[in-house]
Amino acid sequence: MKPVLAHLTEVVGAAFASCGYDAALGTVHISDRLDLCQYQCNGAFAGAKQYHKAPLVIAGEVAAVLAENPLFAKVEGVRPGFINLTLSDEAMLKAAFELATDEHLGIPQTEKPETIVLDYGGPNIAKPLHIGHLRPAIIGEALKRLMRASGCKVIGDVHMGDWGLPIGLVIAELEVRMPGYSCYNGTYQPGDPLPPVTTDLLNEVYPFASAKSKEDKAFSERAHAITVALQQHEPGFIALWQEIRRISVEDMSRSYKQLNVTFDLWYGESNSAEYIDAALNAMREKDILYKDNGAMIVDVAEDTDKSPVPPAIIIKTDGGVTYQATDIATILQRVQELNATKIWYVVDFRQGLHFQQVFRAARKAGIAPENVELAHLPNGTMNGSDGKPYKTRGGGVMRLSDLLDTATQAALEKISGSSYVEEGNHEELARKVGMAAIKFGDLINHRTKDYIFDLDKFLSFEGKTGTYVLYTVTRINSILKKAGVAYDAPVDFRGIYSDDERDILLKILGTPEVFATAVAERAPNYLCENAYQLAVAFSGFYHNHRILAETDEDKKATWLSLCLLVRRLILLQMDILGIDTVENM
RNA sequence: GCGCCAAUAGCUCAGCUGGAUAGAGCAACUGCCUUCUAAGCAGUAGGCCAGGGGUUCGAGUCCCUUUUGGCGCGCCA
Repeated sequence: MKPVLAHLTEVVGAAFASCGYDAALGTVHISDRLDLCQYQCNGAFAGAKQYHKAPLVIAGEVAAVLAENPLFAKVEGVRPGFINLTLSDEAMLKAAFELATDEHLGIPQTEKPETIVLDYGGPNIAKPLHIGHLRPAIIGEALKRLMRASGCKVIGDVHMGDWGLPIGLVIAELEVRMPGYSCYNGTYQPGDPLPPVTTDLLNEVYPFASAKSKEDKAFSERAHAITVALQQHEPGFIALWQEIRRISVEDMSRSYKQLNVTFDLWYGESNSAEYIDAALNAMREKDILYKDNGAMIVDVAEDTDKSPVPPAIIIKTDGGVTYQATDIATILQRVQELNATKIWYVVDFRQGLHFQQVFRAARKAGIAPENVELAHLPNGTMNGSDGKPYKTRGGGVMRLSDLLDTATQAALEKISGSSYVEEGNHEELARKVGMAAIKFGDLINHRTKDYIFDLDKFLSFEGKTGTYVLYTVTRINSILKKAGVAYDAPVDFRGIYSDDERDILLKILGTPEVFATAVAERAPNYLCENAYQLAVAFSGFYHNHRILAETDEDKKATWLSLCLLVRRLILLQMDILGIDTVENM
């Protein structure tokens, strides 16, 4: 089915055309003046310029044509040139029925099948997840679900940082703390014991080693040497690295699982290792790889650059591969192995230059064909009140698991006062409510913008929050259950009795267009906002009407249908956002 | 220094190809629970949309400029 706005735009465009004007002038959007009309078209203003006519005249002509259409209850061309549209009740009910029975519940489907590789998460196995990993993870998850719901094939890849200097630093420090193992000195044989690494140890070692390397030159050199040896598959380091990676993945999986963030591929930089040679060969074939100051680089500057774009460094002076190299090799892998037609990266905006370099190098080397889209979908950062990336009071970074646990705990306290929750369900319910609070609180912000992180706000459970949306759903659930209506029952719209139904239907009918906007901008916040708007519309209706007590059977059937459809649309959007809803709370 | 991004109510944020009266939430103040879950609803108050210039019939939105803040700029990832 076509979103109502798209349909109206077609109808109004045709009316413009039939009056002799450009059909493109017919763009319709939701009215800014809901007291006057439901939808409006401002095309007469642009038309006035184009055709040297008064906007009001054009608006009047077009409105006269549209007034013949039974789609509308009211069409007006008003000063200074707006075209105001209000749907007929019949049209609203018909559109609502079509939406409710649409196989995709109104989500516009892509015309051509795409295979999107979505790179999000980006954790480093040398260090625990911190709150900086929250946004790319949940935004990426939402985009994955959104694009799938739109008909694309999407492959989510966590793409861990597991092949760079941080791992070398960790191993170098382990060598100091737990010496004597064969894995360090090149004598490792399969089955040899490895140092007993634990999650807690890993969490502590990296920051320590990172600081140490800045002061201890010998240590730093050792870490670099280990990194290079690892990249050259030295068996002892590979064995230890695999162990570290296993432990780290186990740890990060817990947080991702709590957040409903799942990946199809648990690849890392290391998984592109076998493509590095092929990528280097591609660059050599195009004769773009050359030595400069000891490193192997590719120039990616272009004449139109406003500021100098430094070259992509592929091989470091010490022989190690950079993450620019692994990212380029990964593009090759994704094109060849996964048949990607689009490769999207949900990564912090601060890596914009990196991706510009990588994309240009991949294009120049012919690794990324023209028909493969490469896009960095930058996400903003969670900042403290000082405007800089959030730090705890102690100046450190907050662990992601701490944030998730804090939210779950706060939810648990809130739930313990509820009479609707059965004993034994508290833990799982608290996780859902807590995660809804965090995820909604984050996703409501536009993907590309920084926002100020306020823990208390995330835990407030009031107002424009995930909790509010969940709560609204539980109220709907309660009504439907008491009315004996199954959640998957067919809708039965019988009429419109006041503006209360029209208001809520207007929100319902606007939802498909919201999906289109979210896809176009690749931004989940529109779904958050819309789910909230639906909940607000329903809450208002809920307080104005006693649905269960209604004695007029037609009204009651219609109202219960509104419950069903609002519920389905909220659940659909929450599911795409990766937010679990709950039965009771 | 060069480049990118931002600046909207006390706070945190929306504001869709430029259009009618700039919207939410929090905080403040008023009402509303023997009636479908008050984690709610209804209402009041709060704005020279950072400053200045320009384009336009019309600017929070586009252009220029100043200020303030954030970020990036060759071997970390």
